[in-house]
Amino acid sequence: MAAKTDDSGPVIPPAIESAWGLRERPPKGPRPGLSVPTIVDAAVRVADADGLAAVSMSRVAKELGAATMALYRYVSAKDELLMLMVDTGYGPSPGPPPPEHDWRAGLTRWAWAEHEVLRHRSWLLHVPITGPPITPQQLGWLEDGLRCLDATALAEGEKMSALLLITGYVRNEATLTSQIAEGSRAAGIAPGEVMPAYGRMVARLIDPARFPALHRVLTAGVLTQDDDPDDEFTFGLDRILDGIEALIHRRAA
Amino acid sequence: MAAKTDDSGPVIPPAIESAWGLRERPPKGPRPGLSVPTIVDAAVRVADADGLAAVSMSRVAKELGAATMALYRYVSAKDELLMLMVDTGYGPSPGPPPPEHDWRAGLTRWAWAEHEVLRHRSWLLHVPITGPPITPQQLGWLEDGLRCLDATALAEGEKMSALLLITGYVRNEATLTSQIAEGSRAAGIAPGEVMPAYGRMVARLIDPARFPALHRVLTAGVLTQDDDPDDEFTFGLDRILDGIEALIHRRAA
DNA sequence: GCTGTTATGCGTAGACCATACGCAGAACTA
DNA sequence: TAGTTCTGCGTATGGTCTACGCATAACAGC
Repeated sequence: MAAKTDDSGPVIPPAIESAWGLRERPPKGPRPGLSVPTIVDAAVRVADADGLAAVSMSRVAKELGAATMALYRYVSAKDELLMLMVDTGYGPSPGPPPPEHDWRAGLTRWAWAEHEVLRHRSWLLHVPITGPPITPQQLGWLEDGLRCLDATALAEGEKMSALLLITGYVRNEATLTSQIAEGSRAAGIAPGEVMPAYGRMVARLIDPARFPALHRVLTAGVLTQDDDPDDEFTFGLDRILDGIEALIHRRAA
Repeated sequence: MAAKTDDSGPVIPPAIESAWGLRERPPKGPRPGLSVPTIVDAAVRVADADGLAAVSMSRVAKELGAATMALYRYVSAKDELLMLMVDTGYGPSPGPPPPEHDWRAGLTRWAWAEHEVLRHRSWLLHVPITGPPITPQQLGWLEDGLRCLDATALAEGEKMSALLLITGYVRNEATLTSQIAEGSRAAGIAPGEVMPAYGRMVARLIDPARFPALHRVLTAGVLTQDDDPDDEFTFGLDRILDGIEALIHRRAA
């Protein structure tokens, strides 16, 4: 029940203060040899090169020519580093939608932009998410997504839900795609062979009497053929946008 | 280029053979004191009680009164144990849709069933997925989902894509909900206070000029009010089903 | 310029973790 | 009964994160 004199509103965790650049350096003491952005950049470099599993405090420190424990002067725990990595890993949002775009074109662009980021930074998918977006870049993405829906008659809460739906879809699709890529690397087979091999394995395991619908899918050759992943992505995205469109029409009526 | 004499089709990894009960015990040697299902059950018990992070090989062994290394006679690596945990953690699928259900009611039931499982076994969300579903229970869920779409005119590949869309959504929604729950436990605040606190924090961080759309969402009180999570779930699910419905109508025409 | 304060770099060490390896002994076959 | 094979599990290795404490560098005030 200590009467803490905190008139500054809700407490902001140090990790988030770091991300927003709100931490001012105390004037005393030796000059820091490192900085939070330097450390985060090094960690991102490691993740880009060798995946998220390679990001250990010692590895990042080695990347910087510093000692492991030196990092803890800048970052209170590894989780904090991960959070900052996500922020810089996503990078700046694609910007507000061009004026000639309607909401659908805008959100399509928005979704593809995230898709693109996740495609060549798949380690972002492996960082355990610990809460709603709060870092600057992430809120930037959110802002740009909301702007796409500015002209619609959706309620504010519905806009948020719609965006949540889309990001969730993009992340999910990216997760599946990157799993196939990682699986092919692990098994040492060509990326185009992963799904066919999967299909053959399922075919061997299931009893057609117990799994008739699944059997039908297999005999239709759905898993055997090697689809363009971009088509798959477009398909799901269009379904979701169709669903949102139906709601927008209803609200506009 | 070794001429491996393997006429049994694709190689099935040991983990999957375990899951399908295809591993026959050799007749020699001492009788095993443990079994794969016993170990998996113990691991699930630990995860239910203390979360996935508590599932270490030594902890599971302790649960069974066995030595750590004893487990490795039944499971080749921890990843294999995790895979088997997911299979039994999901449990049996909800079964084929009742005859009076159309595709939409069937899939709604299907989605809620998964939602229910993930709600009280949120550790399932933290198990890193390593590939497409291949274990018996998971294929059972897939089968039941496909059956809901039996009577529609969708192509087999479209049925799969539709189900993927729905599971992805369910998992995503469950992830967000469980994050809020974990966040409230970690921060020691009431679950209903998490989103309002988040909203206040965002409000403090963002500049309304730089984030106008987001600012509008905040002033609309979207994050402040404490929604029923089930309503949120229903909203997204209905959007996705609307999107699938649009496609079904197009295919039926 | 000197002194006190404060922050930095980082070495050490502790508490975990997964798992490779090898050995004693049990249960079967011949 | 001898040989084979598999089980249980002790030991050890190399990895993880991070709490703690010490020497030192840089500033503030006198």
